[in-house]
Amino acid sequence: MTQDPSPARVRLRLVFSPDFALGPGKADLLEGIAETGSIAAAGRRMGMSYKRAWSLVESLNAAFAAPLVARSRGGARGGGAALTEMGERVLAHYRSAQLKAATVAKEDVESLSRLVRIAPQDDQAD
Amino acid sequence: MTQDPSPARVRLRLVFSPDFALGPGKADLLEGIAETGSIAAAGRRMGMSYKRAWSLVESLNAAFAAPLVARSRGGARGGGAALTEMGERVLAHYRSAQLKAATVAKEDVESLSRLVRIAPQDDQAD
DNA sequence: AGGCGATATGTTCCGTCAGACATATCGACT
DNA sequence: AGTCGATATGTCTGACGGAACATATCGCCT
Repeated sequence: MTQDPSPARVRLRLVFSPDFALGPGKADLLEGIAETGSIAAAGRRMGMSYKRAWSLVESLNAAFAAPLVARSRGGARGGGAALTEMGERVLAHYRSAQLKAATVAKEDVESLSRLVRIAPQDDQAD
Repeated sequence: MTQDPSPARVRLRLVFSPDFALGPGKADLLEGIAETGSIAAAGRRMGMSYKRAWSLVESLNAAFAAPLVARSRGGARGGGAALTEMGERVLAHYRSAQLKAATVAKEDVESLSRLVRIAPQDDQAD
């Protein structure tokens, strides 16, 4: 049985205001920071300039009631960054919403994938 | 009791390939064409230039196994456009996925909305 | 035959955004 | 004190995308 070649990626974007939205990019960055302990490393890992990663963190920290990322400068290993409790909660909620959405949308997405001209593919970008 | 001020809009974007994705923009355009019977009118209605609306239709028609929009030129009222059966199906599946996704994500989205700094709003843009 | 209104298509221009560079700053550790 | 590695910030420039403008084309109707 030829498994379905993973239909289409479902991207979820939560638009809170004209100025701020939370989508896959910021979510992945948060996850990267949690795992690497560094904004720069997280950015590099997803092929993003430090400046861009930093500005995303800025907007995230500004958008919520409390910062999502705690940053520290200097020190033995130069410094670093980590998710705050708020950061963990926000990321968890986003992932939860994303997972649920992808699950319930699966049927429709598969139907659509069967209607597209060329076979859908999947890379690990964005 | 103060009703929740509509948390955040949930935007669903289905990425079929690096070159083609189906999101709210194209879906709304399809809907507009179905209702107005014209690419130009649908475009105007959503504040989009005719050129842009036309190019979106082009990409939609190219991406699927059959055209989603049937176009006619000339004639009594100049011409027009309408959804094909394929167009109806694609739009229906997208709306279905969108609705289901928004429904199951509701809880998480509301939780997130409670964590944002300023009250989320909702305009009818994009 | 001429008009009308919509589709079809090209060109030009400009604002925005992202990437590339360049520094500055911080603080534990050697 | 000096090093190191990460955060913090500014400037500049090139690419991309969209808006504006300009036509061309089509075919029913008067």
